[in-house]
Amino acid sequence: MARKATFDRDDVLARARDLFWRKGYHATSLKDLEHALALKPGSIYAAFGSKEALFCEALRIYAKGSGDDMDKAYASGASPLSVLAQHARSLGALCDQDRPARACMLVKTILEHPEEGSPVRQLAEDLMAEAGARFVAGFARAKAVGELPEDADAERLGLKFQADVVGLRAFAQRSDAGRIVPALAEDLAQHVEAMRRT
Amino acid sequence: MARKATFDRDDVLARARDLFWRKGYHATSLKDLEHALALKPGSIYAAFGSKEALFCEALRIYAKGSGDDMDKAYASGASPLSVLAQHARSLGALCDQDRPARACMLVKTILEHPEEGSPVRQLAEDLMAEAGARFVAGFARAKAVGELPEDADAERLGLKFQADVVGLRAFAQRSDAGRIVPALAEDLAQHVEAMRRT
DNA sequence: CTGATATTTGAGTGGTCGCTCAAGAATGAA
DNA sequence: TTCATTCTTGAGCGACCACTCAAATATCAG
Repeated sequence: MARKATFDRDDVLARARDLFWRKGYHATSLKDLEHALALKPGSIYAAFGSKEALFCEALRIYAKGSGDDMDKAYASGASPLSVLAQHARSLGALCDQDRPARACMLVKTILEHPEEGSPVRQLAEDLMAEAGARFVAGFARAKAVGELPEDADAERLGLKFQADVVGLRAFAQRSDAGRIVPALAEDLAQHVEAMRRT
Repeated sequence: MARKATFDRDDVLARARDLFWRKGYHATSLKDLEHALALKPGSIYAAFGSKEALFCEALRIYAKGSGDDMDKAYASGASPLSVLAQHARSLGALCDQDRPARACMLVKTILEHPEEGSPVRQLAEDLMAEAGARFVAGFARAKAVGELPEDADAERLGLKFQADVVGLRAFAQRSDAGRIVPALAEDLAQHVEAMRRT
């Protein structure tokens, strides 16, 4: 056989995700990536094929990370509505955390790619639909365990919740957001908990 | 004297605004602008100075347009809460309209410019703060005319409303948003109207 | 008309873009 | 050790980037 790659693919992808998440697709140059990944162009192209393909892989691991967090919370045994409320509440700390960006990378990607046909855009839309479906599933489970009335519309509640989260996180991108975001997150959390039947 | 410019500055700015609004700053090239504005590079630079300066002017007229719409609605004599509710309701038609983009140009700009120091980012933040202040003023006026209780927190309500609008419009950018956006807009409108005291 | 002043034109600037590929370096099977 | 195979390196590719400027063109005062 022959030599193995000297870099850790997951680690490199995480770095690429953080850089793309922060700067967006167009504003991130190959030079930026070479520096952040500590890889020469040849290695990047041998490993990922193109800037676009690398971005797509980064977007996938971003979505997978978020999705796994939600799944873990659902699996923790807490009630579905509590999980959703806790998710909202956790957004209150957005402005205190040192993240690549406070807004959702999927949303940033969709806003940056208006052409409906583009592969990047399509992927971001698919992943965002998955994320929405997770919220919808949470509300559906809340119905199933009796936290919500039988006639609650889980899809509508789930997508409304997603829109609220998207709005809060986009809003939090402002530099003076720290004053108000915690209050808005608490509002949203209480709004979810107030749906509880009992 | 000498010859006058053959193009209409406001018309050119409106075209630039629409192009930037749709494609974003980085994805819009001077070639794109030359074509959309029907102007050669020399004329563009003589009239506006730089791509960045042109973008900033376009952003200003975008914000002015939105702001004027709100002010006109407030001045129409309708109750403040009705104006806000109607604004929310009008978002239900977002997906049926032929706009450059459904998301807010200010939000797109802030998400695309992570560097807190950049002039473009700063301008977008300032204009977005103005827009938020308009919503806050609406809720404050609602208090003044007795539509809201004395202890209502106009700033919190106004900024929450702005976050909701931001979320709805970003959400509406998705290609399959048409199914759900009208319902979400109606939800938001009713939520505003439900605040009415009487 | 003439001449002074302004705008329009578009080829051309240096620089950066995403990307390639031949050569060198490291590995493991025989 | 030898050698086939794979990974790494980085100079360099053509294309496009934002932008410039000298020449051509249009306007108006006199």
